[in-house]
Amino acid sequence: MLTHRIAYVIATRRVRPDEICAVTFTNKAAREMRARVEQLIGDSIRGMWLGTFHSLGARLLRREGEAIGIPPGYTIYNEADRLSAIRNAIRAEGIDEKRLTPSRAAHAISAAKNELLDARDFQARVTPNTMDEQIARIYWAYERELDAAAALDFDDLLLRAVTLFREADSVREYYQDRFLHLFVDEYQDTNKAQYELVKVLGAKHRNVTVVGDDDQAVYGFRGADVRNILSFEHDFPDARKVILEQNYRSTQPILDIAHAVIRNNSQRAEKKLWTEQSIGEPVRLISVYDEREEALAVGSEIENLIGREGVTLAECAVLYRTNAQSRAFEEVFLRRGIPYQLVGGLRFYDRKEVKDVLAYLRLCVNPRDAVSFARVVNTPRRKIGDRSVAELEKLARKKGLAPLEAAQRLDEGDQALGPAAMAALRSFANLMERLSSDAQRVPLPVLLERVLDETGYREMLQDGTQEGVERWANVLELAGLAGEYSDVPPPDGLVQFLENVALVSDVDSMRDEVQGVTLITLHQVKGLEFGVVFIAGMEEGLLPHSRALEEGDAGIDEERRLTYVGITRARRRLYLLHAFRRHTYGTPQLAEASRFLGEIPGEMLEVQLRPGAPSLGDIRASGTVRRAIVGYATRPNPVELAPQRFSEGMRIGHQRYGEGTVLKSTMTRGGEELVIKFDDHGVKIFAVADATLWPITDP
DNA sequence: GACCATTTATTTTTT
DNA sequence: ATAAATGGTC
Repeated sequence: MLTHRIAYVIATRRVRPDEICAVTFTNKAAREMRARVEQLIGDSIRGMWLGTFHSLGARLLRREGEAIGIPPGYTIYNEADRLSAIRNAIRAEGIDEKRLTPSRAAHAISAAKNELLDARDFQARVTPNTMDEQIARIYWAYERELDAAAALDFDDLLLRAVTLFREADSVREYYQDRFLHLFVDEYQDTNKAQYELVKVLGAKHRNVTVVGDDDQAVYGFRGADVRNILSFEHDFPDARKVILEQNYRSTQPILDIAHAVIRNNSQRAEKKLWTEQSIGEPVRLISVYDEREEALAVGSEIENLIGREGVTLAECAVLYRTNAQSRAFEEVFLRRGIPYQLVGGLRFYDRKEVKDVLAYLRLCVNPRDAVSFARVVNTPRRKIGDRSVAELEKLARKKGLAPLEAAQRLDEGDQALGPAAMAALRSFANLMERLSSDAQRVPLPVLLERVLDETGYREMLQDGTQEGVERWANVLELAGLAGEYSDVPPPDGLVQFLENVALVSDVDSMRDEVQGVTLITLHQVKGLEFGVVFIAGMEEGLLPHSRALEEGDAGIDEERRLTYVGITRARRRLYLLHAFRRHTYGTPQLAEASRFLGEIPGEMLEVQLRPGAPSLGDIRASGTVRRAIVGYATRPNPVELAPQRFSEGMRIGHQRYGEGTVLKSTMTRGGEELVIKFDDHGVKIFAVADATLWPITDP
């Protein structure tokens, strides 16, 4: 949609690509848009600003940041770096880390930044004697940490871009003049900072096109606000609004299910999608025993589809609410030999060895980067222990220097450090100085090679162990990625590489050509589509997630939109799954079917019973889906179940936990399951078949 | 300062 | 279940 409009303005209105700025939700979407526009107009669109809000912000600040005191070599702190800087800030303020965890402070600060509140604004709004007061102190201290390290976090890439436009008139006017046309995709998920950027950039020429769907707003937790759609109509009153209800992706049965769910949301612009593909496979509901069986069911269904209908692996995707759910699928798919592609989860860039090497590279560009310094100062071991590092950091703080700078300028007066520690630090500082100057002169791959050799990192990894081999392989993979920057002259190649690394998302690194089932979260799947979609874990507490349930109706509505996003990813076939039992934190829990399943009229779903699957009686017993299966009550083959031996309120004994009371008894395909409250050991769940339990008859 | 055993938090979702 | 953080010992 946006793609065609961009191609249109270039082709017919003779707008040059460098007069256009287009914002997509992921870098992957940007890549695809670039390719499609170039194909449509048959020409390169070099010079066009195209990327995510964050990558465009980074680019802008790299170029123009000096106007507001941001050095061009600034480092982008990722999630982990930010946490570590916040931890330092909390310690510096003498606040108890147990009472106010770094992640909680990080969340509050991030929320503030997305609302365009800097430390001063935040402090001004704090109510005295609340947790916010401490957060305000941490916010200040954290900003000092970032400033000292010449670093920006993700939110700063937006916030500081807004600040830049506010404070540097000439910069603002240049970009306002330059961009004749502005395009924004997935507009419903913009936050205040992003909205402000759109508003400022579009203020002059007022050619702003945004595309969004209020039913697909699923990023409220990171400050996105659907009301930006309304603000847009307010700030650009001359805007023309086009509502699209025709859908070119899914079949009618799938769209009907989507509508059946989303219509339960309040506060939405009513629209009903339709398609010319009125005929389609029915949507299936699969009930399984636990997450393992869920994965097995998906696996065998995929194998069936491949065998019977010639479906390819790459056409299939498994969607879930939390990353932890991918585990069961990975285990089963590995064993059954089903190739898959996991999006997210344990990221490549989160591996220890990759982070270490990147930290060295980051230090070469920005010697003030304190997080990177702490990471590698003693890796490999250089006899610089925690004590010495702490002393050095103290010293650096006193002198107003970054730790590495302080290490470079150690003198005789710095008595707190022993002679051995001092020598070790000096030698490390010299090493980094040599590498930094190399960074200015040699291409990135050569620099990386020198880093690995001269720091002793290669030697450390190649220790002959299997683990060492795997880690080294990851380093080589990183080197391969760095190789793509060999033609960019130093030090720009290094800077671009690091920026890219900081801003790639998990979706960005998806490979379309990989033949495998895609495992992906419901959030990440936005904007993608697949022929066959499985939505796993449709259970209360998971989808909707228990944390969202705590937030009340607004939380549930967002979970419903998430479900809607999942459903509408499917082109031809859709499967909804729920389990009776699921492990959370390693402990088994009984699960109830999601309320969203109950919102779907029974005749729209085909209940698929697999051999050994729980009977209809079980599905009914779970309550919520009762409506969903009405039309299929006469289906054959209910499984014979053993009689229930325990009932609610019964007293029982257990050899390890003593006596307790039965809170709930459920029959599942695996037999009878009990929720028991023990007198001395809290609530536990047992399968009657596995545990030694006996009824107690009260005297 | 290294190494082990024990405890603790972690799971919402992400650029 | 599992990884990270903590604490104690050598």
